[in-house]
Amino acid sequence: MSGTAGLPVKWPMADAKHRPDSLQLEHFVPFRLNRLADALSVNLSEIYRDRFGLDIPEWRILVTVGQREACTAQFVAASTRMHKTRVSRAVASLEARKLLVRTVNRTDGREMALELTREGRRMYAALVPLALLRESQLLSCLSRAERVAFLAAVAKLEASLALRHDE
Amino acid sequence: MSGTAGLPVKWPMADAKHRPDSLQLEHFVPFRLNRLADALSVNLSEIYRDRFGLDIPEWRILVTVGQREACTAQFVAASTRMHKTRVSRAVASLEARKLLVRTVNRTDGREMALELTREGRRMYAALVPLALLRESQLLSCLSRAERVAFLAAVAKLEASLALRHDE
DNA sequence: CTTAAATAGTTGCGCTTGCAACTGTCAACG
DNA sequence: CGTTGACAGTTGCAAGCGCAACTATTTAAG
Repeated sequence: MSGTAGLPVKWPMADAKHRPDSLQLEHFVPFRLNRLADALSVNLSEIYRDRFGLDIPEWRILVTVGQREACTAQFVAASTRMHKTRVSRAVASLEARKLLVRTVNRTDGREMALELTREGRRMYAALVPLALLRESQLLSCLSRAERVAFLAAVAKLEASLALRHDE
Repeated sequence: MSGTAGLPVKWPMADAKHRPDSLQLEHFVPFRLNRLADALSVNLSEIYRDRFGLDIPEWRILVTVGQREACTAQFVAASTRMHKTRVSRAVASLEARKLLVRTVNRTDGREMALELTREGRRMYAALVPLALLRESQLLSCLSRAERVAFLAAVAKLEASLALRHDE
Protein backbone atom coordinates (compact mmCIF):
# COMPACT_ATOMS: atom_id res chain seq x y z
CA MET A 1 0.00 0.00 0.00
CA SER A 2 2.09 2.83 -1.30
CA GLY A 3 1.21 6.39 -0.56
CA THR A 4 -1.78 6.18 1.66
CA ALA A 5 0.17 7.17 4.72
CA GLY A 6 -0.73 10.80 4.52
CA LEU A 7 -4.29 9.64 4.06
CA PRO A 8 -7.30 10.57 3.46
CA VAL A 9 -8.84 11.86 0.43
CA LYS A 10 -11.97 13.83 0.13
CA TRP A 11 -11.74 13.42 -3.58
CA PRO A 12 -9.62 10.71 -5.00
CA MET A 13 -6.23 11.45 -6.41
CA ALA A 14 -6.09 11.75 -10.17
CA ASP A 15 -6.95 8.34 -11.48
CA ALA A 16 -4.71 6.22 -13.58
CA LYS A 17 -4.99 7.28 -17.16
CA HIS A 18 -6.31 5.04 -19.89
CA ARG A 19 -3.87 2.25 -19.44
CA PRO A 20 -5.10 -0.78 -21.30
CA ASP A 21 -5.40 -2.74 -18.06
CA SER A 22 -7.36 0.00 -16.35
CA LEU A 23 -11.12 0.12 -16.42
CA GLN A 24 -12.68 3.51 -15.99
CA LEU A 25 -16.30 3.02 -15.16
CA GLU A 26 -17.25 6.38 -16.66
CA HIS A 27 -16.02 5.16 -20.02
CA PHE A 28 -17.24 1.60 -19.74
CA VAL A 29 -20.03 1.19 -22.24
CA PRO A 30 -22.28 -1.25 -20.38
CA PHE A 31 -22.24 1.03 -17.36
CA ARG A 32 -22.87 4.12 -19.44
CA LEU A 33 -25.83 2.54 -21.19
CA ASN A 34 -27.25 1.42 -17.88
CA ARG A 35 -26.96 4.92 -16.51
CA LEU A 36 -28.37 6.45 -19.67
CA ALA A 37 -31.33 4.08 -19.76
CA ASP A 38 -32.02 4.78 -16.13
CA ALA A 39 -31.97 8.53 -16.67
CA LEU A 40 -34.37 8.15 -19.56
CA SER A 41 -36.69 6.06 -17.42
CA VAL A 42 -36.68 8.64 -14.68
CA ASN A 43 -37.32 11.35 -17.22
CA LEU A 44 -40.22 9.48 -18.78
CA SER A 45 -41.72 8.51 -15.47
CA GLU A 46 -42.64 12.13 -14.96
CA ILE A 47 -45.32 11.43 -17.51
CA TYR A 48 -46.67 8.04 -16.67
CA ARG A 49 -46.17 8.23 -12.92
CA ASP A 50 -46.78 11.83 -11.94
CA ARG A 51 -49.51 12.48 -14.45
CA PHE A 52 -51.21 9.11 -14.65
CA GLY A 53 -50.19 7.25 -11.52
CA LEU A 54 -48.65 4.33 -13.39
CA ASP A 55 -45.44 2.54 -12.57
CA ILE A 56 -43.17 1.03 -15.18
CA PRO A 57 -44.79 -2.39 -15.48
CA GLU A 58 -48.26 -0.86 -15.65
CA TRP A 59 -47.18 1.64 -18.25
CA ARG A 60 -45.65 -1.08 -20.41
CA ILE A 61 -48.74 -3.20 -20.19
CA LEU A 62 -51.05 -0.32 -20.98
CA VAL A 63 -49.04 0.49 -24.06
CA THR A 64 -48.67 -3.09 -25.20
CA VAL A 65 -52.33 -3.91 -24.79
CA GLY A 66 -53.46 -0.51 -26.03
CA GLN A 67 -51.76 -0.84 -29.35
CA ARG A 68 -53.63 -4.08 -30.09
CA GLU A 69 -57.18 -5.30 -29.86
CA ALA A 70 -56.32 -7.72 -27.11
CA CYS A 71 -53.51 -10.02 -26.11
CA THR A 72 -52.44 -12.44 -23.43
CA ALA A 73 -50.24 -11.82 -20.41
CA GLN A 74 -47.85 -14.28 -21.95
CA PHE A 75 -47.50 -12.08 -24.98
CA VAL A 76 -46.94 -9.01 -22.84
CA ALA A 77 -44.24 -10.78 -20.89
CA ALA A 78 -42.48 -11.94 -24.04
CA SER A 79 -42.61 -8.63 -25.87
CA THR A 80 -41.69 -6.45 -22.91
CA ARG A 81 -39.21 -8.99 -21.56
CA MET A 82 -40.74 -8.67 -18.11
CA HIS A 83 -40.95 -11.63 -15.76
CA LYS A 84 -44.39 -13.22 -15.82
CA THR A 85 -44.96 -12.53 -12.13
CA ARG A 86 -44.24 -8.88 -12.68
CA VAL A 87 -46.80 -8.87 -15.47
CA SER A 88 -49.28 -10.79 -13.39
CA ARG A 89 -49.18 -8.32 -10.54
CA ALA A 90 -49.29 -5.26 -12.74
CA VAL A 91 -52.24 -6.68 -14.66
CA ALA A 92 -54.04 -7.27 -11.38
CA SER A 93 -53.38 -3.67 -10.42
CA LEU A 94 -54.64 -2.31 -13.72
CA GLU A 95 -57.74 -4.47 -13.41
CA ALA A 96 -58.37 -3.21 -9.90
CA ARG A 97 -58.20 0.33 -11.26
CA LYS A 98 -60.65 -0.63 -13.98
CA LEU A 99 -58.27 0.28 -16.76
CA LEU A 100 -58.23 -3.25 -18.12
CA VAL A 101 -60.40 -6.35 -18.15
CA ARG A 102 -59.44 -9.99 -18.32
CA THR A 103 -61.56 -12.51 -20.18
CA VAL A 104 -60.92 -16.21 -20.04
CA ASN A 105 -60.37 -17.72 -23.45
CA ARG A 106 -63.33 -19.90 -24.39
CA THR A 107 -61.25 -22.39 -26.31
CA ASP A 108 -58.33 -22.46 -23.91
CA GLY A 109 -59.23 -21.93 -20.29
CA ARG A 110 -55.66 -21.29 -19.30
CA GLU A 111 -55.35 -18.04 -21.17
CA MET A 112 -56.98 -14.74 -20.44
CA ALA A 113 -57.38 -12.06 -23.07
CA LEU A 114 -56.35 -8.63 -21.81
CA GLU A 115 -58.29 -5.67 -23.12
CA LEU A 116 -58.39 -2.04 -22.14
CA THR A 117 -61.61 -0.63 -20.77
CA ARG A 118 -63.08 2.55 -22.13
CA GLU A 119 -61.23 4.41 -19.41
CA GLY A 120 -58.05 2.52 -20.15
CA ARG A 121 -58.30 3.52 -23.78
CA ARG A 122 -58.86 7.10 -22.78
CA MET A 123 -55.71 7.05 -20.68
CA TYR A 124 -53.79 5.37 -23.45
CA ALA A 125 -54.92 7.98 -25.94
CA ALA A 126 -53.88 10.78 -23.61
CA LEU A 127 -50.56 9.19 -22.75
CA VAL A 128 -49.22 8.24 -26.14
CA PRO A 129 -48.78 11.70 -27.64
CA LEU A 130 -47.04 12.90 -24.50
CA ALA A 131 -44.68 9.94 -24.49
CA LEU A 132 -43.86 10.32 -28.16
CA LEU A 133 -43.25 14.00 -27.67
CA ARG A 134 -40.94 13.32 -24.77
CA GLU A 135 -39.09 10.73 -26.79
CA SER A 136 -38.44 13.21 -29.56
CA GLN A 137 -37.36 15.82 -27.05
CA LEU A 138 -34.88 13.39 -25.59
CA LEU A 139 -33.47 12.68 -29.03
CA SER A 140 -33.50 16.29 -30.09
CA CYS A 141 -29.88 16.75 -29.03
CA LEU A 142 -28.92 14.62 -32.04
CA SER A 143 -28.96 15.78 -35.62
CA ARG A 144 -31.02 13.76 -38.02
CA ALA A 145 -27.93 11.95 -39.29
CA GLU A 146 -26.70 11.28 -35.78
CA ARG A 147 -30.08 9.94 -34.77
CA VAL A 148 -30.20 7.61 -37.73
CA ALA A 149 -26.71 6.32 -37.01
CA PHE A 150 -27.50 5.92 -33.35
CA LEU A 151 -30.67 3.95 -33.96
CA ALA A 152 -28.95 1.77 -36.53
CA ALA A 153 -26.25 0.92 -34.01
CA VAL A 154 -28.84 0.18 -31.34
CA ALA A 155 -30.62 -2.12 -33.76
CA LYS A 156 -27.42 -3.96 -34.49
CA LEU A 157 -26.68 -4.38 -30.82
CA GLU A 158 -30.21 -5.64 -30.24
CA ALA A 159 -29.83 -8.12 -33.05
CA SER A 160 -26.49 -9.31 -31.78
CA LEU A 161 -28.03 -9.88 -28.35
CA ALA A 162 -31.10 -11.56 -29.87
CA LEU A 163 -33.44 -8.96 -28.43
CA ARG A 164 -35.53 -8.46 -31.51
CA HIS A 165 -38.54 -10.67 -32.01
CA ASP A 166 -40.22 -8.92 -34.90
CA GLU A 167 -39.17 -7.71 -38.34
CA MET B 1 -65.85 -3.28 -27.44
CA SER B 2 -65.87 -4.02 -31.10
CA GLY B 3 -64.62 -7.25 -32.50
CA THR B 4 -63.70 -9.22 -29.43
CA ALA B 5 -66.81 -11.35 -29.65
CA GLY B 6 -65.06 -14.17 -31.36
CA LEU B 7 -62.48 -13.83 -28.69
CA PRO B 8 -59.64 -14.83 -27.73
CA VAL B 9 -56.27 -14.41 -29.10
CA LYS B 10 -53.27 -16.48 -28.41
CA TRP B 11 -51.22 -14.01 -30.30
CA PRO B 12 -52.55 -10.54 -30.81
CA MET B 13 -54.03 -9.56 -34.09
CA ALA B 14 -51.74 -7.60 -36.34
CA ASP B 15 -51.09 -4.38 -34.53
CA ALA B 16 -51.95 -0.99 -35.81
CA LYS B 17 -49.23 0.18 -38.13
CA HIS B 18 -47.07 3.18 -37.40
CA ARG B 19 -49.85 5.67 -37.10
CA PRO B 20 -48.48 8.86 -35.56
CA ASP B 21 -50.76 8.47 -32.55
CA SER B 22 -49.72 4.90 -32.00
CA LEU B 23 -46.86 3.97 -29.74
CA GLN B 24 -45.15 0.72 -30.47
CA LEU B 25 -43.11 -0.25 -27.49
CA GLU B 26 -40.66 -2.25 -29.61
CA HIS B 27 -39.77 0.96 -31.43
CA PHE B 28 -39.88 3.28 -28.45
CA VAL B 29 -36.33 4.38 -27.79
CA PRO B 30 -36.41 4.69 -24.00
CA PHE B 31 -37.80 1.18 -23.75
CA ARG B 32 -35.28 -0.19 -26.22
CA LEU B 33 -32.38 1.35 -24.37
CA ASN B 34 -33.66 -0.02 -21.11
CA ARG B 35 -33.91 -3.48 -22.58
CA LEU B 36 -30.51 -3.19 -24.22
CA ALA B 37 -28.83 -2.00 -21.05
CA ASP B 38 -30.45 -4.79 -19.11
CA ALA B 39 -29.26 -7.40 -21.59
CA LEU B 40 -25.74 -6.02 -21.36
CA SER B 41 -25.89 -6.18 -17.58
CA VAL B 42 -27.01 -9.77 -17.65
CA ASN B 43 -24.29 -10.57 -20.12
CA LEU B 44 -21.61 -8.91 -18.04
CA SER B 45 -22.81 -10.41 -14.80
CA GLU B 46 -21.63 -13.76 -16.05
CA ILE B 47 -18.19 -12.40 -15.31
CA TYR B 48 -18.49 -10.57 -12.06
CA ARG B 49 -21.18 -12.74 -10.51
CA ASP B 50 -20.50 -16.25 -11.70
CA ARG B 51 -16.74 -16.00 -11.68
CA PHE B 52 -16.15 -13.64 -8.77
CA GLY B 53 -19.30 -13.74 -6.68
CA LEU B 54 -19.95 -10.02 -6.94
CA ASP B 55 -23.28 -8.32 -7.49
CA ILE B 56 -23.68 -5.08 -9.42
CA PRO B 57 -23.07 -2.62 -6.56
CA GLU B 58 -20.03 -4.58 -5.38
CA TRP B 59 -18.62 -4.78 -8.87
CA ARG B 60 -19.03 -1.04 -9.39
CA ILE B 61 -17.35 -0.25 -6.11
CA LEU B 62 -14.47 -2.61 -6.73
CA VAL B 63 -13.85 -0.99 -10.09
CA THR B 64 -14.24 2.56 -8.83
CA VAL B 65 -11.95 2.08 -5.87
CA GLY B 66 -9.55 -0.14 -7.77
CA GLN B 67 -8.80 2.46 -10.38
CA ARG B 68 -7.67 4.94 -7.73
CA GLU B 69 -5.47 4.93 -4.69
CA ALA B 70 -8.38 5.45 -2.39
CA CYS B 71 -11.66 7.34 -2.28
CA THR B 72 -14.69 7.94 -0.14
CA ALA B 73 -18.09 6.23 -0.30
CA GLN B 74 -19.45 9.63 -1.16
CA PHE B 75 -17.32 9.74 -4.24
CA VAL B 76 -18.35 6.25 -5.26
CA ALA B 77 -22.00 7.18 -4.90
CA ALA B 78 -21.58 10.32 -6.98
CA SER B 79 -19.60 8.75 -9.76
CA THR B 80 -21.63 5.57 -10.05
CA ARG B 81 -24.91 7.36 -9.42
CA MET B 82 -25.90 4.78 -6.84
CA HIS B 83 -27.89 5.67 -3.77
CA LYS B 84 -25.65 6.12 -0.74
CA THR B 85 -27.39 3.34 1.15
CA ARG B 86 -26.73 0.96 -1.69
CA VAL B 87 -23.08 1.94 -1.58
CA SER B 88 -22.98 1.64 2.18
CA ARG B 89 -24.26 -1.91 2.20
CA ALA B 90 -22.10 -3.08 -0.68
CA VAL B 91 -19.02 -1.57 0.98
CA ALA B 92 -19.88 -3.42 4.17
CA SER B 93 -20.16 -6.63 2.20
CA LEU B 94 -16.83 -6.10 0.45
CA GLU B 95 -15.22 -5.33 3.78
CA ALA B 96 -16.66 -8.49 5.31
CA ARG B 97 -15.12 -10.43 2.44
CA LYS B 98 -11.80 -8.71 3.09
CA LEU B 99 -11.61 -7.26 -0.38
CA LEU B 100 -11.60 -3.70 0.93
CA VAL B 101 -10.68 -1.78 4.06
CA ARG B 102 -12.13 1.40 5.50
CA THR B 103 -9.97 3.91 7.30
CA VAL B 104 -11.40 6.87 9.14
CA ASN B 105 -10.02 10.15 7.90
CA ARG B 106 -7.77 11.69 10.51
CA THR B 107 -8.71 15.24 9.70
CA ASP B 108 -12.42 14.60 9.17
CA GLY B 109 -13.85 11.85 11.29
CA ARG B 110 -17.00 11.61 9.21
CA GLU B 111 -15.26 10.28 6.15
CA MET B 112 -13.72 6.90 5.60
CA ALA B 113 -11.15 6.22 2.91
CA LEU B 114 -11.91 3.09 0.94
CA GLU B 115 -8.97 1.07 -0.26
CA LEU B 116 -8.68 -2.38 -1.78
CA THR B 117 -6.81 -5.04 0.14
CA ARG B 118 -4.15 -7.09 -1.51
CA GLU B 119 -6.79 -9.67 -2.31
CA GLY B 120 -9.14 -6.99 -3.60
CA ARG B 121 -6.44 -5.75 -5.93
CA ARG B 122 -5.82 -9.25 -7.11
CA MET B 123 -9.49 -9.68 -7.95
CA TYR B 124 -9.57 -6.28 -9.63
CA ALA B 125 -6.56 -7.18 -11.73
CA ALA B 126 -8.16 -10.45 -12.77
CA LEU B 127 -11.53 -8.89 -13.47
CA VAL B 128 -10.61 -5.86 -15.53
CA PRO B 129 -9.17 -7.60 -18.59
CA LEU B 130 -12.16 -9.93 -18.74
CA ALA B 131 -14.61 -7.06 -18.50
CA LEU B 132 -12.81 -5.03 -21.16
CA LEU B 133 -12.69 -8.06 -23.42
CA ARG B 134 -16.40 -8.64 -22.95
CA GLU B 135 -17.10 -5.00 -23.67
CA SER B 136 -15.25 -5.19 -26.95
CA GLN B 137 -17.01 -8.42 -27.82
CA LEU B 138 -20.34 -6.77 -27.22
CA LEU B 139 -19.40 -3.88 -29.48
CA SER B 140 -17.84 -6.10 -32.12
CA CYS B 141 -21.07 -6.20 -34.10
CA LEU B 142 -20.40 -2.58 -35.04
CA SER B 143 -17.84 -1.42 -37.55
CA ARG B 144 -15.29 1.04 -36.33
CA ALA B 145 -17.20 3.94 -37.88
CA GLU B 146 -20.48 2.73 -36.45
CA ARG B 147 -18.94 2.38 -33.03
CA VAL B 148 -17.55 5.88 -33.15
CA ALA B 149 -20.89 7.30 -34.23
CA PHE B 150 -22.72 5.31 -31.59
CA LEU B 151 -20.44 6.44 -28.78
CA ALA B 152 -20.62 10.03 -29.94
CA ALA B 153 -24.40 9.89 -29.83
CA VAL B 154 -24.35 8.32 -26.39
CA ALA B 155 -22.05 11.07 -25.19
CA LYS B 156 -24.41 13.72 -26.53
CA LEU B 157 -27.35 12.10 -24.83
CA GLU B 158 -25.41 11.90 -21.59
CA ALA B 159 -24.51 15.55 -21.86
CA SER B 160 -28.06 16.54 -22.62
CA LEU B 161 -29.21 14.66 -19.53
CA ALA B 162 -26.37 16.10 -17.42
CA LEU B 163 -24.92 12.69 -16.69
CA ARG B 164 -21.31 13.55 -17.27
CA HIS B 165 -19.29 14.80 -14.34
CA ASP B 166 -15.82 14.70 -15.81
CA GLU B 167 -14.10 15.98 -18.93
C1' DC C 1 -17.91 28.71 23.96
C1' DT C 2 -22.37 27.60 22.30
C1' DT C 3 -25.55 26.68 19.13
C1' DA C 4 -27.24 25.71 14.56
C1' DA C 5 -26.69 24.02 10.02
C1' DA C 6 -24.36 20.87 6.98
C1' DT C 7 -22.16 16.54 5.78
C1' DA C 8 -20.61 11.24 5.85
C1' DG C 9 -22.39 7.26 6.67
C1' DT C 10 -25.77 3.70 8.80
C1' DT C 11 -30.17 1.57 9.87
C1' DG C 12 -35.38 0.53 10.19
C1' DC C 13 -39.11 -0.09 7.26
C1' DG C 14 -42.03 -0.86 3.46
C1' DC C 15 -42.23 -1.86 -1.39
C1' DT C 16 -40.95 -4.25 -5.54
C1' DT C 17 -39.01 -8.10 -7.60
C1' DG C 18 -37.48 -12.80 -9.06
C1' DC C 19 -37.46 -17.55 -7.93
C1' DA C 20 -39.59 -21.70 -6.89
C1' DA C 21 -43.58 -24.03 -6.04
C1' DC C 22 -48.29 -24.20 -6.76
C1' DT C 23 -53.21 -24.52 -9.25
C1' DG C 24 -55.77 -25.27 -13.08
C1' DT C 25 -56.19 -26.40 -18.07
C1' DC C 26 -54.95 -28.48 -22.40
C1' DA C 27 -52.62 -31.87 -25.58
C1' DA C 28 -50.43 -36.37 -26.51
C1' DC C 29 -50.19 -41.11 -26.03
C1' DG C 30 -51.31 -45.64 -24.42
C1' DC D 1 -60.73 -42.69 -21.02
C1' DG D 2 -56.57 -42.06 -17.89
C1' DT D 3 -52.11 -40.62 -17.27
C1' DT D 4 -48.25 -37.77 -18.25
C1' DG D 5 -46.09 -33.65 -19.65
C1' DA D 6 -46.47 -28.90 -21.22
C1' DC D 7 -48.30 -24.41 -20.54
C1' DA D 8 -50.92 -19.89 -18.48
C1' DG D 9 -51.12 -17.64 -14.62
C1' DT D 10 -50.79 -16.90 -9.32
C1' DT D 11 -48.72 -16.84 -4.74
C1' DG D 12 -45.25 -17.50 -0.64
C1' DC D 13 -40.98 -16.08 0.43
C1' DA D 14 -36.60 -13.98 0.72
C1' DA D 15 -33.43 -10.61 -1.16
C1' DG D 16 -32.46 -5.93 -2.81
C1' DC D 17 -33.68 -1.31 -2.92
C1' DG D 18 -34.94 3.72 -1.80
C1' DC D 19 -36.78 6.76 1.53
C1' DA D 20 -36.74 8.85 5.81
C1' DA D 21 -34.85 9.12 10.16
C1' DC D 22 -30.94 8.52 12.81
C1' DT D 23 -25.78 9.04 14.80
C1' DA D 24 -21.58 11.22 14.71
C1' DT D 25 -18.61 14.81 13.22
C1' DT D 26 -17.35 19.24 11.25
C1' DT D 27 -18.13 24.04 10.03
C1' DA D 28 -20.25 28.63 10.59
C1' DA D 29 -22.25 32.17 13.23
C1' DG D 30 -23.17 34.91 17.22
